[in-house]
Amino acid sequence: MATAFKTSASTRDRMIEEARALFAERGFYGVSIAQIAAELGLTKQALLHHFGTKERLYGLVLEQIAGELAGLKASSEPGTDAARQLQDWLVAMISDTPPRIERSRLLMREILDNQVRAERAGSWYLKPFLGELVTMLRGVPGWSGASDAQLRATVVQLLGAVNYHAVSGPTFRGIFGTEAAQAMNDIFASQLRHMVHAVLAAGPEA
Amino acid sequence: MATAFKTSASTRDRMIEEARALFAERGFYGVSIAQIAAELGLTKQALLHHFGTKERLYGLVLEQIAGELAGLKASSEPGTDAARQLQDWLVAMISDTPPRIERSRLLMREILDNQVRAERAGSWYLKPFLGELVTMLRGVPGWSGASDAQLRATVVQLLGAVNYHAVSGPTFRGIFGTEAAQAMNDIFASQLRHMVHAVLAAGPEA
DNA sequence: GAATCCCCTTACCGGTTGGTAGGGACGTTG
DNA sequence: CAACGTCCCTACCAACCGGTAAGGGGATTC
Repeated sequence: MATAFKTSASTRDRMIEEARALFAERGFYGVSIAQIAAELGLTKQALLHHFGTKERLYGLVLEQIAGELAGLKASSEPGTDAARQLQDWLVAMISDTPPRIERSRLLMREILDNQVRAERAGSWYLKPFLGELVTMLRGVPGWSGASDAQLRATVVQLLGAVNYHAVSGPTFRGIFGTEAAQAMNDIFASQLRHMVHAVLAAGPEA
Repeated sequence: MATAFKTSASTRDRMIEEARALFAERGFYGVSIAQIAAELGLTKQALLHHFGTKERLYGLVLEQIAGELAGLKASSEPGTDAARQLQDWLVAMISDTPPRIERSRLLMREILDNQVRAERAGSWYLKPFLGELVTMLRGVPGWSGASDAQLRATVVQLLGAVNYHAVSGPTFRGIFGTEAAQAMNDIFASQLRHMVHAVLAAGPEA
């Protein structure tokens, strides 16, 4: 039939998409499955039919995000040097598109919350990602001699610089106004690239 | 009486203290007033007696934190140059003591959540703080010519680098183990100082 | 055309939420 | 000793939470 192309995202996919947006906005405890379903014109039992529990739905959103993070690395051209690759990777994490902002916000929330419900072990989704960042940083000229602790601390600081922006966006818009926030938004990526370069070029502490 | 010195923090103060710890750990929606009260061996009605609503209690915690942030600036010696003052201020935000970690975590949560319940306007607590950081950055040699957007973007990036650590601490402990997390903790402050120096010395993007 | 499966519904469950009503123990003040 | 304010309690409320049970409509399969 004619639906072969349009394929109009399955209900299940739309549920995950909506859940991702709402979890990012209000957090796991701040959203009820009934609200997610209502946003799609359905009842919460439709959600439970597909995912069984709220936790499982949340886990699938997290899985999707972990997959995206892994995919980001491949987007960097293989010929470039380690410093440039790392720079590209970090900058690729941000951007204005809603799914990416949601990703940063959800990641921040997961990091904040997962100690509470650590049994779900959502944090392990991040482990390979962090490991690769550390490995890549070690390959940057001047950083090969740094300790693991130094490399990890630096990676954390860089991730913070990258993700804080997406998280604080709405607050800054409220404080400085829409147009000022937009101006900051426009130059954020290039300023971030500049900053990462400065940090990498300086090397670890002596 | 003999209680003049000990003064054993009033119930009200202990409530705010406990609320601060729990809100930082689990977020506004993740904690019930009954849980806060139970932690002190009281019932939730004791809390409601003192604060009326959960929101008001949360607001008082936020107020306390805003006061601390304002006080941090004064701790820097007045004789030093702008770059050093900014460095000192940012480094002063972190540290291992529980109240400071709570502060970073709570601030991050507030930034994440306040778009949802913006009417409470908790974000405005941050406005003077951010304004002062921007002003101070403009005073750093090489940065006087930067645009407002550049200054703000850089401040956001630096704040992210500072606060992400406190937020991600427990998750990293889970991933890398206690001793590795401790090692990272031990060098974090000096590595952060080094990083801030590198960013300030590089100046804004041309 | 009967059976089956998929998707989603209404109805309901026990438990928890923030908040209200009212009272009792205690110290202070007249 | 009576009145009062402070502080905290038990009892209760409607609303909402995540999840279970059971069934109906519609397409597919035999």
